[in-house]
Amino acid sequence: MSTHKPDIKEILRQSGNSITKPRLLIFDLLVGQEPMTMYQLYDKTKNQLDRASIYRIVDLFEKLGVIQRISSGWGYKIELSDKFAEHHHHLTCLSCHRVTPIAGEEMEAFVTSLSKQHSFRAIGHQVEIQGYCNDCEATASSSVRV
Amino acid sequence: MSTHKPDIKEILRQSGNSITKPRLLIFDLLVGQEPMTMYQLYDKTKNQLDRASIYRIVDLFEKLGVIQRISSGWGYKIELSDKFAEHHHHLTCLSCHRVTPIAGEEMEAFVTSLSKQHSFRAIGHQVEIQGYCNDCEATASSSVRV
DNA sequence: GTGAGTGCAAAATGTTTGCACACAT
DNA sequence: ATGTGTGCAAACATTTTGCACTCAC
Repeated sequence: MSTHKPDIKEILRQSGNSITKPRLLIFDLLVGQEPMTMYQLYDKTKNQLDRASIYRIVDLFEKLGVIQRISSGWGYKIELSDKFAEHHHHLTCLSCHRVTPIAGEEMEAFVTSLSKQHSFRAIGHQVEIQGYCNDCEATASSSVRV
Repeated sequence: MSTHKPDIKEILRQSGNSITKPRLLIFDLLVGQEPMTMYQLYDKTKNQLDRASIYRIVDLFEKLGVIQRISSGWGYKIELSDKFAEHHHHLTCLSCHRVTPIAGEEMEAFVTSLSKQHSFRAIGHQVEIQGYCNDCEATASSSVRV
């Protein structure tokens, strides 16, 4: 719970963008949440915002490095970027579709050495692990197959 | 270079699906290629196939475990699955968008231990590393920023 | 007051579906 | 011969764009 996170208003101001209600709302809806799809985000706005605006804001936030997209099955989900949360990776449950963030310091070192072997200058990386979470595994025997 | 790969015709036959020209064509277009988008795949068919058919075939192939989707920026790309190529991961160049497969035995062990820590039964995993490949890095100083 | 940001409506893009015909078995 | 697979066209979902109005500065 470090309070050392950057301030969204500050980021907007310093990048020459206006601080508007829609932008703050989107930000608030993402804070402390698990990664969500565009539709889920739209849903959370309860018709306070237009879809187009949400796409534009998400776009802006991505350019500013406020949020990041992560792959989720066929599509993607968005979440606050590493600026606002520790860098981490994800466990995606194939049954309940919950995305669990996991910290992984060791992973970083691993990626670094891997990149060196391939003369590749790594900027970012994502690790996605699919499987079954503890809860679903427990009820797996009686659960319905999809 | 093991010749121990399964046969697409055999897979189709054994799963009770017909062996058709469109299916064989799609398979052929994927063999030995880097991951490609649906559009790229469609493009390669040179109007020999309908878009809808391609989606249906890709769908079928995914269910049969013949191909797999990997995330690529906002969307996804498809490639032959580990059945037809060694299990591997990807380096995605942010400049030329080339996707380079990398083998990574160590990664597997890492994922396993990580999963254990979280009481998560891992089924599959994907590692994506973004950065700049050797070629692009060389010309980076003179290249155009996007 | 003025320009950036938003909502609205419409367009563009990507994907899915229903149906009649064609092909694999 | 017969039932699966395909092409076609239309529906649907997702994302983008143009424009007039509104709000932040």
